[in-house]
Amino acid sequence: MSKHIPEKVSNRLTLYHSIMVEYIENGLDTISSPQIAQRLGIDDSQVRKDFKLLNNAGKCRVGYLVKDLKDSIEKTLGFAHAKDAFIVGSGHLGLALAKYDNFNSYGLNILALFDNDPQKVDMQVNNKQIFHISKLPNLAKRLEVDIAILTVPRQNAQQVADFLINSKIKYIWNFTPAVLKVPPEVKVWNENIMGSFLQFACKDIIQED
Amino acid sequence: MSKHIPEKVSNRLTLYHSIMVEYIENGLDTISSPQIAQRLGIDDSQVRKDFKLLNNAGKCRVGYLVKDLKDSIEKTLGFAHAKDAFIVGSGHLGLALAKYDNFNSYGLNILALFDNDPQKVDMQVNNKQIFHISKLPNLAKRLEVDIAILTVPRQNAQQVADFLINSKIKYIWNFTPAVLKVPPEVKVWNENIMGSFLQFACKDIIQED
DNA sequence: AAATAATTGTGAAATAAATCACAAAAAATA
DNA sequence: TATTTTTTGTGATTTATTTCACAATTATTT
Repeated sequence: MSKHIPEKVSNRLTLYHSIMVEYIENGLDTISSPQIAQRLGIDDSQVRKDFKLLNNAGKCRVGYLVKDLKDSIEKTLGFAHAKDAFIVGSGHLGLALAKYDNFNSYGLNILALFDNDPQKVDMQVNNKQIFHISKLPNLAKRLEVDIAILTVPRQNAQQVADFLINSKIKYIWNFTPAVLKVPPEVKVWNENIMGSFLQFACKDIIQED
Repeated sequence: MSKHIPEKVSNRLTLYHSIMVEYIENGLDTISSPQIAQRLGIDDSQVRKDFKLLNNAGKCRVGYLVKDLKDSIEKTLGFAHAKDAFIVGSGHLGLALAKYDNFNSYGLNILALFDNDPQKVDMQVNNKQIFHISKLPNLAKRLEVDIAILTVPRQNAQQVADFLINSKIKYIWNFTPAVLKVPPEVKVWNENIMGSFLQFACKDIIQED
């Protein structure tokens, strides 16, 4: 099925997923669209339309089965297919991500970290080794890894990205504020942390008419 | 002016901003909408419409002045108004954010960190002190801080959020995967790191028809 | 000086997303 | 059993966003 999930929908699905995890922890079996909508401050019909996309039917007057919803969200978002990735840049952000065990439960498997600082090389973080960046091309080939999480300083971002592209990396999850130049076959996802903050700030904090 | 900047626009503005920084570093004075559009894989008329929103006129056959654009983006996104914030949770993510000096240049001023681990209390990170969480209410009041960056483990997220709300925190930038329950006067921005990844993954990596 | 090419600015059209409104279903209550 | 209430599912409407198309402008070339 070539069902295309729009970005906004998949973002909501992850929020629904968190709520399902919470409901399961609290031993609740069912949930209704108004309950979810109120929690997220959105319209309840939107929740139902999103669930329709998952082919997940609810029951009138009862709601949806929490367990079923959680499963279909995971299936739809591809949590099931584990994907291997490297973290490139073992600064604080890289290390934080390496320790972020949520990745694992969401199907992203960090195999190793890389850095160019000899001091860091051979350290272990959360059972993952830090390698010198020069080892990346070989390891990527041998382990068939084509996803890199880029957490180097902005100044080095493009140069390191070029190196990754030469190493046949096809997907770059870019945590640096640089806007990378890449060939069309390489996909970049800009995490843009400051961007999120500014959206937050613009919408709600500033506002002087 | 009560010009409302939609989320999608402000997200693009931050990307434009990064490109402007890069152009300035490379000594380039002007930039055209097709140049930017190609870089970001979007339509060039959209770039122009975004700039229109900034009241930033370009010059036919030449483009826009990079410096002017950077300034108006900063003015529009409120980079100029420094805002003070606390980081709550001094785990790896909290520490990484404390060291992320970009915050500062974008107008977000981290004053201090908090944790409940006595081992961490009184440590210094990037010239910012880690305080015991019990000190937060007083410091928030004295320093008039109403923004908190929440980086505690998911299990503690709601409980800590409740504590923050009692301490008169009004804006929570939530890096945990928990969906927080808050009263209407408190604004939450969910960073949802995994969400971004899954959007990335759904759009480009999976895709088995 | 005229022709050419690149670029802006913007209305119109197309696409996408969110909200509304309500019939149908089914649990709870009287 | 009949009535009430809650909730789903969805077509219609509205709103927002993106793309298209092109006139107007202006630097560059001939």
